[in-house]
Order: sequence, then C-alpha cells, then structure tokens
Amino acid sequence: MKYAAVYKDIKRKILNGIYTPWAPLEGEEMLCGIYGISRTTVRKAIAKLKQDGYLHSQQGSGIFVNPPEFYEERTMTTLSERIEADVDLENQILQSDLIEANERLAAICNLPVGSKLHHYIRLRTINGTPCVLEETYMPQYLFRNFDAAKTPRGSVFKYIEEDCKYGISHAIKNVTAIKVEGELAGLLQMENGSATLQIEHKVYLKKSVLAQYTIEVQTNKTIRFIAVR
Amino acid sequence: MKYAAVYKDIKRKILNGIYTPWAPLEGEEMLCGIYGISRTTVRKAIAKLKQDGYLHSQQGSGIFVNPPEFYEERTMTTLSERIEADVDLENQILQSDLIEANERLAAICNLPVGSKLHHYIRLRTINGTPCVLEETYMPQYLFRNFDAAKTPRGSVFKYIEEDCKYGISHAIKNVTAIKVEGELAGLLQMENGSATLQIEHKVYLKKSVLAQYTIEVQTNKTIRFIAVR
DNA sequence: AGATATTTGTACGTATGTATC
DNA sequence: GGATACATACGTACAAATATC
Repeated sequence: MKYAAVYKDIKRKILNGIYTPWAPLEGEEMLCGIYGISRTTVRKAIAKLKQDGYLHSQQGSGIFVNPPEFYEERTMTTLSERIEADVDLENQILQSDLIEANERLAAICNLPVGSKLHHYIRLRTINGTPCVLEETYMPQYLFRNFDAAKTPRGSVFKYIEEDCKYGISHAIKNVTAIKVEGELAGLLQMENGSATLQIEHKVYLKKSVLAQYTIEVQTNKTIRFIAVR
Repeated sequence: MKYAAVYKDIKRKILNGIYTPWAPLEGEEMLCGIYGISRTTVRKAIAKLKQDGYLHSQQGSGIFVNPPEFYEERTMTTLSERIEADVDLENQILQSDLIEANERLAAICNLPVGSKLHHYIRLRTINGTPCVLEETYMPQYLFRNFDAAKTPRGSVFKYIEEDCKYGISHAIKNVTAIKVEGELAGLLQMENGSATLQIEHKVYLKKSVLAQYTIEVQTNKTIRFIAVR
C-alpha cells in the first residue's frame, strides 16, 4: 500500500519535528515527485493525515502542519489508550475469577443470565502512585484461554485484535462524575468524598457482540478532547 | 458538488429509516447508475459518510448502514451541540458585562492583561428544570456588536461561523469532575456536594486566536462517546 | 473443498473548477 | 489579471477479500 507508506513517512516527519507546526508542506505535485506516486495517491495519504489531525489544508493556499494538541488528544478517553508504551506503569491484580452473569451484566453483555464471564479487578500505578482502578468483564466463550495475570499492559484494542484475532467494530464510553468514598478512596489514595471521573467502556465486535466491559475510576479528574473543523 | 448531494441523499435515507441499521447499501456500481456519477465520486460520498459514522464497509462484502448510536454520539460534549433545535430550551441571562482580563483570562485568551472581554452567565432550562449553567468570555475586538441578550440558542459554532463569518479552526474541551456546592447547587437544583461534570470549552479561529471561552456545569452527570474502528 | 463471480480497495492518468497569492 | 495550489470529477485497470455455486 503506497499511500500507507507516504502517510507513515509524513507522520514521522511531523512527530520528529522535521515539519514544524503551522509550516506549509510541499505541494501535492512536489510530493508526487518525491515519493514517485500519482497525485491521487498523494491526496489519499494527505486525506488520512487530515482525518487524524496531523494536517489541514486550504484550497488555493497549501497544506499545513498542525500543532501537537490537534493529534495528541482526540477520542482517547481511557488511560490504557493514552499511555500505550509507558514502561513505568505497573499492574496489580486485586481479584480474578470466573463468575456467572447477573441480570445487569447479562443485559450489558447481550447474554443469558448465568453465562460465564471472566472477571478481574486491577489497580494500575505509575511510580507507586495509583492512577486507575479498573474492573473488567469478558465473556468466557470468546476468550477460552484467558489469563488475568497475562492481561494486556497497553491498549485493550491491540490485545483483542492482534492476540485474539477478533475484528473490533466499535467502542462506547460513558464518562460519569462520581464521588470516591470508603475503600475506593483508600485504594486510589484520594481524599474521601472527592469528585473524579468514572469511565465505562464497552468494546464490541461485529454487530452487537460485546467483547469487553470495563469500569475504570481515574485519579485524574480531567480528560481532554479536541474537535477539528 | 455532486458528491455532497449524494452524501446528503444517503444521509437522509438513513435518518428517515429508508435504510435500516446493519442493512447493506446498494453496491458502488449500482449507486453510480442511480445517481448518474462516476465510481470515484460515489466513493468520495461513501468515504465521508463512513467518516461521520453513518456507514461502514468491508472489502469483498459490501457497504452497511450503522445504527444511530454510531452517528449520534461522537464528539458532542457540550449541551448546546447536542440539542441543536430543541425548542423547549430556555435561556436566562443572570449577568452580562464587559470586563478587563485578569492574569488567568489573559493567558487563556492569548491577550494582554486588561484586554476587554464580553462576559455573561447564562442558566439554561428545559421545561423549567435547570440543565446547564454556563459562563462565557469572548474578546471584544472580535465581536464589536455583541449583545448577550441575542446570544445563540443553539450551537456556538453556528453563531461564530454563520453570523460572524469567522472560520473556526478547532475547539478544545476539558471535561472535569467537580462537586457542586453552595449557590451553584441552588441554581442547578442539585444536592449540595454531589458530583457532576464541568466542561471547559475553548473555540479557536485560525492559528491560536481564541474566539470564545466557556465553562459550563451540567446537571447531567454523564456524557457518552463512541469510537468506531 | 475449490473454482468463480462479486464487491470493495488501491493506483494511475487527465481535465476542469475554484480559492488564494 | 495571471500564476499557483488544492478540490472535484471522470475513466480505467488490477488487487484483495468475501460470497456463492
């Protein structure tokens, strides 16, 4: 895929600072020459880079590099998505078992009551400081060889797609303001009764098959989004 | 623009239920015939519909209609964006004045300390029930004829783009969990000390010119997002 | 199970329109 | 007004994934 290679190369140049924010890119015709491809293919790469927030363009004027905030903060709500390769992140499994779905879980998972679900509670810390407490449910019939101890350190999407070879259709996230109290406050080392964000995270395979349901409570009280016109 | 017309027509058919969720669309070749356009142009319309969450496609299989949650809940964080044409929404201006930027506001607005800013506080209610309290700042030099009483009922973007003819570059939103207390709790008719969401909303014109800064507190404790692969 | 047809994805080339400089 | 640069649109060919027989 030629356009993918061009996408990757231009993205690299932006991330490495070879192209600086607001600076104009070479024109389309010039890029054709540089990469030895047709204008259609150049435009396809540019379109994807615009979609992902790396570039914007203006007819008659040129193609311009976006500053980092345009591509760094998009729909990355959960911590796992944001860190990706953060090596200092530590996982501590507080609980891990196989449960039977009650009414509420069965409804969420689109499964009959009593269906078997993997279940685990995990505390994630950075340099010893708690940042997220998450509780996850995954249908057993989809993940036969599941082992909570080998739970993914980074993105959930990668685990499901690359390790399990499932195709993800979409994910729905509900962000709610809650008060942390009692045991929860202790685990997260937060002041009892303080407000923070709870993120409910449902990952779906094709149609409405739920692959994972996670509720995570962050110590971080704010998340950021950017909407580009 | 032919592709825009096709985009609009297919979108209409989805919203009106002529195409139902998960149903396959006519093939690309067929669509060429229906609209009397080339495959390139059909694909461009489809690409935009996919980008906006109305469709998805699979190579070798077909193009499929997404269910409503795919396009209804995307990056619409603020209430104004979500309601659009809700006629029952009422605005009550609690305060309206012209102020001089202090250090904090000057930094946010990228303006010198003491710059004049329009400022107003607005309570929005639906059927008498409070739903949002918002405080807004807008640089006077960009909006000379501003009148808080004629403040936009719907989307802020529409007001700035259509009424003021400014081109919006991007918007950054910070979603924070807070506790509502004292006067704020009273205005929003919420229990004192309960947790809810505060959304900070910065709208930028080209480069880093800030056009509007809004802080809104919702009575609604949850917002929803969807991420499509 | 395997060959074939169908359908979307990638890529090239060309021409013209339109906004900006 | 002219030159430049991105946007739209048409047509063609082949590749890759999927569906079907």
